[in-house]
Amino acid sequence: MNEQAFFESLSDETRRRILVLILKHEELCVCDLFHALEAPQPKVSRHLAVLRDAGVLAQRREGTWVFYRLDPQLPAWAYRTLGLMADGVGNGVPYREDAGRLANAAARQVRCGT
Amino acid sequence: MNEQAFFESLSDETRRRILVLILKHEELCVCDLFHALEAPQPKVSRHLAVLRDAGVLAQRREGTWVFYRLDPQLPAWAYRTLGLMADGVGNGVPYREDAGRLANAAARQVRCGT
DNA sequence: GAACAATATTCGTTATAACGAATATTGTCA
DNA sequence: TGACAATATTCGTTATAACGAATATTGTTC
Repeated sequence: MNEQAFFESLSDETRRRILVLILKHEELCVCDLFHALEAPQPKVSRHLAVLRDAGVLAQRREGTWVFYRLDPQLPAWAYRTLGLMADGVGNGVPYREDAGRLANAAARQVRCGT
Repeated sequence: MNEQAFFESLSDETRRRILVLILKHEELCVCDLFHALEAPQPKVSRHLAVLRDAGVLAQRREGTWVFYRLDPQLPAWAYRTLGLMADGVGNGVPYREDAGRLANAAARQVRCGT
């Protein structure tokens, strides 16, 4: 993880929204994320690539699904920074709504194309 | 302080260098900073303006000098984020050198145009 | 008010980053 | 292999942000 790329990662709201959700849920697939954010899939995919290239997220394939989680090699100070960020912004707009939509989809056992 | 502006503040290395120095020294004037960073004065001044407009720094005039410090209204989570950032990056390049030049100038009781 | 010191701003340019739209890739299963 | 689902990438465009160079502003002192 490179310092510059790490802070650039945090400078975009879409990426912060993704990170807040992943911090709460350990691991999420692309479709979880773009439904929760109500954002176009390519947009989310591009931002996930930025986070991956920055060394913030790691990915894991499972069939056609790709799951993203925090990169386990993330330095402790960076990990704690993400936690503070999530605490600081997570109760505001649009983070709360994102969490709500994600929980809602999970409760309805809905995945991806539904 | 606005969330978006806060994270944008951290996405530029020059601004992180400024913040790391101010976190250690409470309050510094523009000339302390641009000498420590070995950067052009207008460049530092512009970045200070960004940090001020973001609500991260506050300024205080004293004659022709302007001192910058952390904005006392900074939320606790943002303040702690700055601390983590400083801990995380402060021992690397070029932050260490900045601190050295600043300490050196202080030891020689040098101010501004010297 | 003139000269000077410290800081701030403007201007023109250049680099980067985000976007929507379209398309490509990868994997599964019949 | 063909159809389909999930994800990724490319392309062209637009907006923003950083820069150096030059200049303006503000405050002090004589």
